[in-house]
Amino acid sequence: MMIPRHLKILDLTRRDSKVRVEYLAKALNVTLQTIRRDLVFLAEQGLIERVHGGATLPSGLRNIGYEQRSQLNDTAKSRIGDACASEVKNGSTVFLGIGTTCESVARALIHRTGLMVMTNNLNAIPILSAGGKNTVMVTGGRLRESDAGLVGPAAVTSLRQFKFDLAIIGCSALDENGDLFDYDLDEVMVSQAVIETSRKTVLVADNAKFDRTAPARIASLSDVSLFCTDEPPHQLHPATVGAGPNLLIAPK
Amino acid sequence: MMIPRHLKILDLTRRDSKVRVEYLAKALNVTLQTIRRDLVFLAEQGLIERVHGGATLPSGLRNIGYEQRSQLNDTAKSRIGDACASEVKNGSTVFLGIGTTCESVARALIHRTGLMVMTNNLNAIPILSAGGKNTVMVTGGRLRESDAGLVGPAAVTSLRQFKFDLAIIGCSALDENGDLFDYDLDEVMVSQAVIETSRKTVLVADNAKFDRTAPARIASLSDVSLFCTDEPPHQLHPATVGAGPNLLIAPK
DNA sequence: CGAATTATGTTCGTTTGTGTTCAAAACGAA
DNA sequence: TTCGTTTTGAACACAAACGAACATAATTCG
Repeated sequence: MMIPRHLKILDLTRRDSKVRVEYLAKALNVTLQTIRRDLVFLAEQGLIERVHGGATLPSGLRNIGYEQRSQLNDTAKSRIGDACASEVKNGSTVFLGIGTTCESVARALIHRTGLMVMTNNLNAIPILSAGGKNTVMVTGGRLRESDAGLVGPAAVTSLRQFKFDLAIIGCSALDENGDLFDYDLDEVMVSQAVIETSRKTVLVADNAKFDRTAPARIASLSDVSLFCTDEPPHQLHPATVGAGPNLLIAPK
Repeated sequence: MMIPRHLKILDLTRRDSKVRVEYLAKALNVTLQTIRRDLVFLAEQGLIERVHGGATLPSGLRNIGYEQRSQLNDTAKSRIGDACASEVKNGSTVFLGIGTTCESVARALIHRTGLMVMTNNLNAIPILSAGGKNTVMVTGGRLRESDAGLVGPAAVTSLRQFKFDLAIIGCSALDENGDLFDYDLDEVMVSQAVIETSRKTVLVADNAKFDRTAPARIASLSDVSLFCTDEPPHQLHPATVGAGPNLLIAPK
């Protein structure tokens, strides 16, 4: 049975990521044993994870819909989000992919109206629906808990039913030859299908992606129409940049 | 039947966010038992939420993943959830539909393993993924914000790619002839497709549904394999029950 | 008016929430 | 490892809250 104190415990846990039994007992003015019983209950519901001495946030999906402070403070990503959102025309049909950068774009679209946005990013859904003025579509697919993404063949099938005016996708890594990579083949197949079925594709990636590597190749920079990032990509071969897409550096 | 005292209770609750039975009894000069009856009534209308010792304002907008709150108090629904979950065999492929009763079933499945669960109920996703031991699939579809359901033709298309061992669906109303109804044609089409594409269908509905009506017909009780509810459905014509599905009354 | 229905009060056994104690388990440092 | 400390969960106890059943008062309606 959920009681108000449980909600307070959840709030405190979410605020601090980790709480101690003793702290909660004092804060809520009950005994240690009562807090323990509460934590057992909340852990059974999967709302927290029990650790010796207290509790932590559960790993993975459960933060869906929860505005994570980390990303809100990430000025690079929110700048990219704003810049990319300016490419989205009113009334258009847009696809939004997986990753925190795509979620920043979603945040920048909150006050727009008349958009039809399809996404396979469950984290983006509450953001997109916040304004209540856009139609939100969701792809099908297998849930990948690590990032609340929908991937796999079912995702590909469902998005092939559409043709997007604009697709906004991210990637895990970007090498100096202008190739885009991800960790998961299932996600790569989704991204490839999206590129195929969209009139225009925007890649959003902050410069941290320049240093990384990942195993599965999605596509080449030249397959996308616009590359939206926060810093000029010095790491890329100049020739690659020249032959590639238009470049949009998010203003500070 | 709403009476003036109910309005006063609502006012006091809204003023203080939380009220105690004892306080209300004194303030309104009636006995504790009367206040309890009032609170039961108001909670049934969704105007307040019952808590031990009193009542609170209903929790506001349901955040995906944070929704748990409201249903946990509803013992009827969690009993139905437990009973229905006992019908789910290990290793089977299950579909889970829209509605708070279906979410109760999800909650009862948390500790199961090896299931493949597909759902068009976004609220059910964080619950289903809590254990981390099951595969969660999501249908595509248009997001209906009122209940975080995915509906429409895209939802139908994506679930037709599967065949389920067991489908668990709810309904908004159930009339005395044993017909199931919903408010939204888009959702009805999904439910119909689910029934078609499942080896076995379980309808979950608490007895509050017996009194209601809704415009769009989903199917007849005889189209489902099992009807799982909390009280014997006296309102139904006995003949209907006899010809219909097996009945599972959730034990108290 | 009287009968039937509804609302409220009263009683009482049951359930629930919390506190307290204590032995076992987990942890951390030597 | 071993020792000492902290944390834990089970068991028990108690008070508050609950709901069912019945009784009584108020009201509706024929």
